[in-house]
Amino acid sequence: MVVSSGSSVPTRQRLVTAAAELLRRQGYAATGIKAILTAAGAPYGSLYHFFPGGKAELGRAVIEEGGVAYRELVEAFYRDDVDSLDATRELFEGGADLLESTGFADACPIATIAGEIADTHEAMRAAAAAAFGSWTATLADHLVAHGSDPARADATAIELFCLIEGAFLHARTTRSADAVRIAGRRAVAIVAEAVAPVGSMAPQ
Amino acid sequence: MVVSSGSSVPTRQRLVTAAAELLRRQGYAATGIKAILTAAGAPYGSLYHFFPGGKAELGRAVIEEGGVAYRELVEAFYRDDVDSLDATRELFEGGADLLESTGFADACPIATIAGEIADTHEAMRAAAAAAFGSWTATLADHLVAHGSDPARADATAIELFCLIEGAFLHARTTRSADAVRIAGRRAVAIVAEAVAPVGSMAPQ
DNA sequence: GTCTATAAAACGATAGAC
DNA sequence: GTCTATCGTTTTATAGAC
Repeated sequence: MVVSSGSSVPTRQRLVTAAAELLRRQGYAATGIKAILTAAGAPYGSLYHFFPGGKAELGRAVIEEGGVAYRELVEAFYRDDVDSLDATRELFEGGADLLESTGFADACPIATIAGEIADTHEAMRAAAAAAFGSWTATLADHLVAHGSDPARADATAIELFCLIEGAFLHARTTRSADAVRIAGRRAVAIVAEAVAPVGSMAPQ
Repeated sequence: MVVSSGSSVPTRQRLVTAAAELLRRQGYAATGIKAILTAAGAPYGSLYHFFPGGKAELGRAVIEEGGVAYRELVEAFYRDDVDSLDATRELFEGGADLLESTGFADACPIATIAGEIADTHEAMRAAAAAAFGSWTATLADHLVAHGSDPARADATAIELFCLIEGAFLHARTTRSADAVRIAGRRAVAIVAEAVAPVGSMAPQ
């Protein structure tokens, strides 16, 4: 697939966009540079002009850009004027819908890469860890602003991360979004517990 | 690393064991056949004798064997004479300990592979889906035997799957088992809710 | 900044002797 | 069932013209 070749999109951005799409589906090792260049409509030499570090540097840029995009997505769902439970419900339902509408290809932009390179590519691993941390911190900030105890907000954000990432893996593997919807219902209950006035529900 | 070369372990088994260890750490595409053969102490031709389908057939055997091993692990934790809450606590704590003691390398035996090949290798994807299904079915059976409503047991098993797989990804990426322990506490609460007598806790 | 040609190595897979 | 030599392809990366 060609990404905006011939348009006014800068070459560097076309490379990152094309790489992101291929990497999230096939993983890092299985995606060849030539496939990325073809998809981006860029010549071979341009890659090493913008990314002297080669494939690993491009992979890191993909992780960083995906990290920012998903943090902004979390911010868009958990706006200050939106109810935390509604935001949670819509986040998971949106993920389930996206999976189904893309043939179970598009889920988390960096999870597939992160799992693959966690033990072998330190720079990319660190970039993925920073991305994950920005998502959970953004969510935790929202929960605190909506009445959650800070420590509990941190744990709640981690729990929602685990639920949605685990559900994404289950859904892509089984080709069914059921797990995302089940996880979503649980996530709503967890958020309800976190933002409820202290003592209104039994602690675990 | 050489896996039992020279011992009485059959060549086919040495190939699967060596491949499993490499694949769970590096992923499918990043692991070369030569590396597997070296680790197994097996010659090049033996692979195609036992696995005429080549790398993909070996990968599928790794997924199937890992699936059986983890199902047996779930059965070992959730024995009939063990309290469901204790089993859940120990399952997650065991996972956290294993991650820390292996330098955050060993977690789920097939998650890394599954995420990588879900959209590109149908036979391996189906094998991974079957493995996941056997784990959640085993857990759900235990919960029903301990008083859970069957439909709720199915959902609870999926929720625990999502929590632990998401936590494994978070832990391997951040090099901290915190998420596994946070997910574990939540899992205990979820199981407590599932096996509690109906009406004893507020429904979500 | 763009593009091509090519290097050097690694890849999966096969053939065929033993 | 074991082992090696090798095929053909693909890989990442570089050199150098434009």
